[in-house]
Amino acid sequence: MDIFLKTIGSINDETRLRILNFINLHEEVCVCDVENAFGMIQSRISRHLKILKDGGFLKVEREGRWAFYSIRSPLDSFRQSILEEIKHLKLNTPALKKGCSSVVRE
Amino acid sequence: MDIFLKTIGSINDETRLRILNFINLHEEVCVCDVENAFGMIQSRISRHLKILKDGGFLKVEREGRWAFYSIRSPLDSFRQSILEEIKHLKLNTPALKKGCSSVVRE
DNA sequence: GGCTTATATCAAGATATATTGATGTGTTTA
DNA sequence: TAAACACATCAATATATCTTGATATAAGCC
Repeated sequence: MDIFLKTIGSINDETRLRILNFINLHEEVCVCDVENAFGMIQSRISRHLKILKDGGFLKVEREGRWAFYSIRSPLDSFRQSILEEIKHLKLNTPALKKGCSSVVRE
Repeated sequence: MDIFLKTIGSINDETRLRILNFINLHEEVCVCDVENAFGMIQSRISRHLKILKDGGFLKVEREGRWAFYSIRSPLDSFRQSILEEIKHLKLNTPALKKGCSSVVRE
């Protein structure tokens, strides 16, 4: 039940919905990608990413100085249905523009 | 999006999860049924029921001095999947005991 | 080693949400 | 008509969450 509430709580915020949708559309991004795309300060983005990770939606892979966030896979059907629902919302999702020196990985 | 957040916000509370599951199991209940079953004061129950209604999970039918709450029907597939998920949580859901003078309706 | 970059976390203040007790509205019963 | 009942809403307080700016850590560059 605590896990359920943590999952629900993690998507109970407009900024996190936008970030989650952004990552869902762009496969894999580092923190500064989100920072640049959304124009929000780093601590705010970092915190939201952590909440989405703890909510079971995201995974992180560290590489050098970067932390690459992506949709956790495999994703259970409940969280998948949430992602689908979010995809259909008219969210203001910014474009990806690489501002940091990280490179798109394979 | 506001509707989505209202829906998510409505289930982002342990008390409301328990109430929602309770109503899902008992078809139709009045406010004092919930009050009696959960041992919580009336204003608290009434407020949570309103939030669940505004979240799109419940409907109300007024009859005399009672307000009968039940799962809204038909329910869209997203909210259905949420109800299913909630059903499988180990929620402490109390038994129904009629304390008020309302009668079980057909 | 010292500087820059990328990220995480903390403390403080702002904002939102939950709980309680009191009050208001409408309905039934005596 | 007055009292009791069922329910909704409000004001005050308590609690949780979000945002910001500051600081911490760790990796790469000069």
